[in-house]
Order: sequence, then C-alpha cells, then structure tokens
Amino acid sequence: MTREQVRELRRVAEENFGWSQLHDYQLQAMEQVMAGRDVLAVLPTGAGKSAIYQVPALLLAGPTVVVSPLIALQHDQIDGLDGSGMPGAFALNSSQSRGERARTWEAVRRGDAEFVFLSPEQLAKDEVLDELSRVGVSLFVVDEAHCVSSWGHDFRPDYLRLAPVIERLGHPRVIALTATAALPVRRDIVARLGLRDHREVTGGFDRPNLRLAVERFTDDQDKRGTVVDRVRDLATRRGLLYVATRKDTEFYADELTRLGVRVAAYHAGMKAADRERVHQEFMADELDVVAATSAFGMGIDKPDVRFVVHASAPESLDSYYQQIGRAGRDGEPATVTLFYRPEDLSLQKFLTSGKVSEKPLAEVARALDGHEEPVRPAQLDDEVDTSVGQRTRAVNLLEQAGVVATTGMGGLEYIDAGRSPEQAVDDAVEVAEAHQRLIRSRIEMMRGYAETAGCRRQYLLGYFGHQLPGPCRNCDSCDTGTSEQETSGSGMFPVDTVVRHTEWGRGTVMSAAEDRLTVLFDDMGYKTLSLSAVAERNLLTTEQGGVEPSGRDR
DNA sequence: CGTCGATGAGTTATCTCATCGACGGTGCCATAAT
Repeated sequence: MTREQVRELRRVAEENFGWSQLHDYQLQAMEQVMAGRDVLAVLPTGAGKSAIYQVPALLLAGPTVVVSPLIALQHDQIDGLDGSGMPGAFALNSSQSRGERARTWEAVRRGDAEFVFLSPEQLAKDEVLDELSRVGVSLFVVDEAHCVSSWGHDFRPDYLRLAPVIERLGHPRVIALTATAALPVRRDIVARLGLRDHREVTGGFDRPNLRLAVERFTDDQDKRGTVVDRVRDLATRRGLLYVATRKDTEFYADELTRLGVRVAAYHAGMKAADRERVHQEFMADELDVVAATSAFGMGIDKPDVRFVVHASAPESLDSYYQQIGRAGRDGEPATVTLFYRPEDLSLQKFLTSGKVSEKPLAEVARALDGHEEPVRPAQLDDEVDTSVGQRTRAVNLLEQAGVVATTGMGGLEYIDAGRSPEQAVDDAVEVAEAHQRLIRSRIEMMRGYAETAGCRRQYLLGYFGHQLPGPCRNCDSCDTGTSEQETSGSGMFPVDTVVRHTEWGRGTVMSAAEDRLTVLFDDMGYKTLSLSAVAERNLLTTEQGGVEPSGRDR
C-alpha cells in the first residue's frame, strides 16, 4: 500500500462522508481490501465498522452487496447513507412491492446502485444471483458476521450457504464484520464464507468502563425479587434487562411498572408496530428500561445505556458479550450484572438442543447420489419429501461432512468416495453431533464465567483469546480480592498452543491459569483441564507448527 | 431440565398439596385468507 493510496482512502472518507479521522484498524482493513484480499474485521460496536466497506466501495467499480440479517438493520444503514448525502443505497427484501423491487433492479442495471442490502435468504434465489452476477459485484460485505456461526446451523440455514453465493458472483473481495468472535466463531466465518487469503483485523476488544459482576442465587423467587429491586434502583438512568423467556419480559415489566419505573417488555412475539414503538421510546429516553429477550439488540446504538442486567444467563459468552456491549458506548462507566442460578442454564440447554433428524439427510443424500450432473438445491424439491428449511439444513450438513460439494454455478454434487448414502448420513450426523458438543461446551463456559472466583474480565477476554496481563480492578472478584489467587500461568501450554489430547484429539489452548487450562477441541468443544491431571497422566502433547485448522471443515 | 398452570384428592379453612402435561428464542420468506 503506497502513501498515495492511503491518501486516496482518506480523501474519499473526508469528501464523501465527512470523516476527517480514520482509526488505524479502519485504515488497515481498507488497505487489505484495496490490495484485493478478503478481510475479517472484529471490532467493537460503534468503532465505525461500516466505514471499512463504505470507503472502498466508492473506489471499486461496481455495486457493493451488503448481507444484513434484519430488514430493520438494512433500513438503518440506508438511512445513514442517505443522510450523509450518498445516493445509490437500495434494499431488496420481502417487505417491498413488486414495483419497488423492479425499480431497484433497474437502478442496479443502470449502474446507479452503489450499495445493495439484502438478507441471505434473498441470495438463495437463483434470479437474484443471476441479476447480480450480470452486473458484476465488486465488494461482498457480511455484516454481523457472527450470525453465520450462531444462527446458521439450525436457524436461518441460508447463512451457511454464502460461500457458494460468493463463488457464483466470481468471488469479489469479501469483508466480514462483527463485534464478537471467539475462535470457533472466527473459524466458522472463514470456512462458511470461503474466505481466501484473508486477513483478520481486530480492534480494541476490552471495554474497561463496564463494571462486571455476578450475583448467585439458589432460590428462583429470591432471585426475581432481587432483580426487581436492583433494576428499580438503577433505573434513575437508562438500561436493559435481559430475560430468558417472553413471559418473563411481561413479568418484570409489570413488577417494575408497579414500582414507578418507565419500562416496557420486548420480544419477538409482539406486533411489529409495538416493537417499533418500544425501540423509539427507549431511544428517545421516554423509557428507563426495556425488559427484553435476545430479540432486542442488533441495531440499538444508544450511547448512554448505563446498565445491562441479566435476570438469567444466556447460552454463551458470545451472546453475553454482545448484549453487555450495548452498555456504556459513550465510554462513561456502566454496570453489567448477571443474576445467576445454575438451573437457568438447563433452559439454555433445552433451547439449543436441536435434534438432527436423519430422514431429510437420507432423502437428500439418496437424491444427490442418483444424479450424474450437479443439481441446484431447489431442483431437489421434487424428489425429496422435506420442507425447504430441512432440505437446506441437510445439504449444509452433508457438505460439511465432505459428502457433497457445491460447484461454481451453485450446483450440488455427490462426492463418491466409495461412500453409500447410508454412510453419508452417518457422517453428517457425526458433524451435527460435534457441533452440538461445541454448543453444549459453550454453555459450560458461560457457567465457568458465572462461577469463577477469578477476575471476570480475564475470564471473559480469555474466552475470546485475549489475555489481560493482570486482574482488571473493575469487577466483583477484584473488589473482594478473590482474583488475587488467580495468577495467569503459561508453563508448558501457553495460549494459542495447538495440543493433542489422548482422548479428545486436537485442540487449541484458549486460556491458561495457574492450575488449569481451557482448551477448545476441534470435535469436542471447550474443555477445562486440571494441569496436575494433565501432568500425571500425560494427557496432552503439543503439536508442531499448528497455526490454523487444517483439513477439517468446521 | 425446570417452571407454570390445570386438575384432582383430601379435608373440611375456602384451602393445601401432589401430580401431570405443556412449554420454553432468535427472523427471514411465501402464501393464504380476509
């Protein structure tokens, strides 16, 4: 990257968007894009992630496709671009009329569309892809890229089919953007998008202004009462209360209303108009608190959220970090408290326990085995008795098991390595089960955070592969002094070491304490090992030169 | 797996307790019924 090119990026940022300053990590990411590489950018929200694609988009001829999980988010982005005086931002989604869609496509064909926002489901449609490949997409952006990993496996499976989409568009430069990504999530993003020669750009990850605390309970009523009291006390300022069920959003909203708090419930079962109203009122400070399920969050960019309380633990630290990240965006102090009961985690176990049904797998495997030529996924629908969602899930699993491959034109091929369809189903089931083990182990990591006597921030950042040199001094463990006993060790197995366990196979050391290690195993998920047991029974060996995952596609 | 609400048994308060089954999150999209 020459000086000249950097100056060019700065000029476009200033002239078109009025950004006179660019952060190092923004510039780094843009430079990689301009150099023709794919980029995975892991940056805290509010760090100007959008700039990373918006500036290069103007320097590259041809439209930029932005994959965005929520229609509401697409609208926000377009309003933002329109607001900064940038014409040429369009969305394509099911909420539009025929005429609207037609006008968008006309703009695309005329070359007037610089940005096209759409969902992964739109990109699953042949006609959409045909149109886009005809005009030549120059940049392919995946916003909220962690969705690829957290949703794709059983929810919104089209998220897992973006790699073939990118190939069919001729593999334009790809930018994946997210605010949270633990190692398995980053691996998933890279694999599921088929990134090539990519670079990862990571911005400041810690949020030192957030005060972390956990309060532990045995009795449910006791916990509910304390949550209500605490939120009432906090509600002189604005904040969020995350709960596990829709019903609990109503429960807490009722209780807090009774105590004079301006509060509203929010969950996905509400009417769109009501959801929108709650959102607006919270942004306008007409509400103190929103009691919400995980439905509330993406696209909420309110700087002065002073607290985030969890009445119940979510299913992973990935989600937890995402949700607490909505506090203190202005950099001012904010408090983040988890009200923890071990029993609450079993609800998360239930909710994430997607069972694999073999029937769709068997039907899809048999159908594909019967074709000589590659077939488009939708063509299978005449031959298999499954829903579209089941069919997509089955194709994804078979593909991850290495039984099926997608050709450049989006056709599916059965890879016959002497594998019968029955064997293929077994392999796909094994892939699904390995994924289930990962999901379950993530719940255990959530438990570990809630139960650790060590520094919460060290634990949390350690989960994301970032090491904090010492205790943070801004969490409950540090206050009570229990984190003192936890000095981070490294010894034989420092963080990032690739190891092999006698039973669990290959893994990567995620964090190391004095007496134990947390290792992310490729096929087993996270495991915490006692160092004395490791030493006694010689459980771990280090693997040579292990940098990134090799063959296994997961 | 744990919680909640309905139901019924046991007891005799209008009420307690046990048992059992249902339910639990996230959002695209298409299509049918008004």
